[in-house]
Amino acid sequence: MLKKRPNLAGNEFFEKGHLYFLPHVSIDNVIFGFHDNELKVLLLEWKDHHNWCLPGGFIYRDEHIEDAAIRVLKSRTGLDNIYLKQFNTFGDPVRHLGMDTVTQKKRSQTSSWVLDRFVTIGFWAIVEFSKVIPEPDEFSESCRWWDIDKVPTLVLDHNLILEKAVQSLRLNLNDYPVGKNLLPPKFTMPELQRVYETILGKNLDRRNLQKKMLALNILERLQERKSGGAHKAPFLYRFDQRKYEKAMKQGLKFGLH
Amino acid sequence: MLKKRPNLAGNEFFEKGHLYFLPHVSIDNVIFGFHDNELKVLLLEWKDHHNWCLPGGFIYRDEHIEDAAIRVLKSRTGLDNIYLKQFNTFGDPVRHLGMDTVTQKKRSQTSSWVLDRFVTIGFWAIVEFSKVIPEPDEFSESCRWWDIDKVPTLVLDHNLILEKAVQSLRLNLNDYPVGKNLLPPKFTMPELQRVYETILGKNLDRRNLQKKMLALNILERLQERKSGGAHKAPFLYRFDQRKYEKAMKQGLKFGLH
DNA sequence: TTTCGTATGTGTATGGGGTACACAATCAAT
DNA sequence: ATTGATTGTGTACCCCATACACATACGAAA
Repeated sequence: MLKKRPNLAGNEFFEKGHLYFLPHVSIDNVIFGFHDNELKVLLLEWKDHHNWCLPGGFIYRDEHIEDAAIRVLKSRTGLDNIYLKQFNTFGDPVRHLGMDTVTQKKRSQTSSWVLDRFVTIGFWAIVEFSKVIPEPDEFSESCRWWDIDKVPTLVLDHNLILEKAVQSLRLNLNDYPVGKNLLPPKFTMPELQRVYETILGKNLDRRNLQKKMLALNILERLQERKSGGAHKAPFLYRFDQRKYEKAMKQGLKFGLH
Repeated sequence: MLKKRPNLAGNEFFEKGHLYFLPHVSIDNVIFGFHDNELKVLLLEWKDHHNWCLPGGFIYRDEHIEDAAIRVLKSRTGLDNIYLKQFNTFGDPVRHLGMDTVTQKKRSQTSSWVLDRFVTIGFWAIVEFSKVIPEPDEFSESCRWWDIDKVPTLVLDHNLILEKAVQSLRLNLNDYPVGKNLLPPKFTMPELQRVYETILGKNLDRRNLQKKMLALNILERLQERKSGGAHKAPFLYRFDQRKYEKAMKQGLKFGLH
């Protein structure tokens, strides 16, 4: 009897993968992080040192698609138990026309299952930058963060997927405290403001944002921040887990546009 | 050379369908309508006179998934050019465990591509009830509207899909004038109110809703309504196409909760 | 030590919109 | 003509979103 989830390497993957993975369906994850006052996204570099792509993967034949997305996320970042949201499925039959010439040529010469048409299910995740250990997969040269506004041209339709992920993230801003996932446990109000400003792509009023956040009653203020910045030291805050969970159950609203 | 999109009937569909359709991926449409002051959903009855399901279908190998959804919608309702929204993809590997015993038995005895695991992409549409001519497909006995709150147990995970569709519809209420698609061209304010109340599952204040709708400046009031009801005749309204398009470009907000 | 530049910490005033609410008018049925 | 149920309409209140200014703290440079 066949093993359900073997570790397939190299040619075996191309030749036998379809026996273990669902053909024609894939996962792509848009993994957001925040560092140095910039919103980042985790990208993989192909071994040709030329192409970049979103971290993605395939679905085992007995695996839930959400579990596949979690597995891909964990294998690239080391993290699980993360806020992961399915936001759109991409089904253009000519998605692969975005491929580079070499790959297209290979596609026409071979018959591996991975070169056939794929519908891909897009997920986005928001993770704490400092906890991530970027890990390339077997087919990648490297794995690293990119500033969201400096992302290069990606393979296939991955730039479109990224764009849609940002739109979806924006729509979800008001239902979910993204700062809780994107920032370290202790953070300052200016940092929290920068998170929202980057995601929304606009400037917000310091005083009003702080008023709104404190009114949610899920933050706890700590002592002063140490000598880091070159200016007045801002307070540190952290999410109060109990108040946070209580508020989430009642469905809190951030009311940011 | 193979024809790209032949009309496959009966056994041919089961035996050769995978040559023309993408295996493992399907479409399911949740089609909403409004009639007799009730929100309705269009369902299909299997030939066993026993099971009901959502109208769905498969994706041609060279077809965009959104086009497949439009095709399925048109073949069940006769309508195209309709507001259709992809809302979620369902990928539980044991989705089919919701199948009735007969089908499960058949599944284990045969090897048709349609009995393998499917990931299904869910769309919802809002259509004008009176324009729809419900049309069963080859495998169905009948096709008719059901009150949203009287829907029976459906096959597979279709009750879950329906539930998620309603949730998604609610979230989209504030970005889209659903009344425009669900109601006939001329409608009364109480009817419009009933649309929102049914979708949101709660009562709304007559005066405030009217105030909000008129403030959007996309409605035009006509003369009185004729002797239909047993009470004071309400005014008729219709959407002003020019004002409507102009407002939509600016992204109007309904602000209903 | 002093000065300067820059970012942080804080409160108020205003306006718009959401919400609650009551009474007069109309139509059909009796 | 009366009754019952539904529609048409305006006002008052309150909360929240927004705009806005000055004092304070820290590092850097003189």
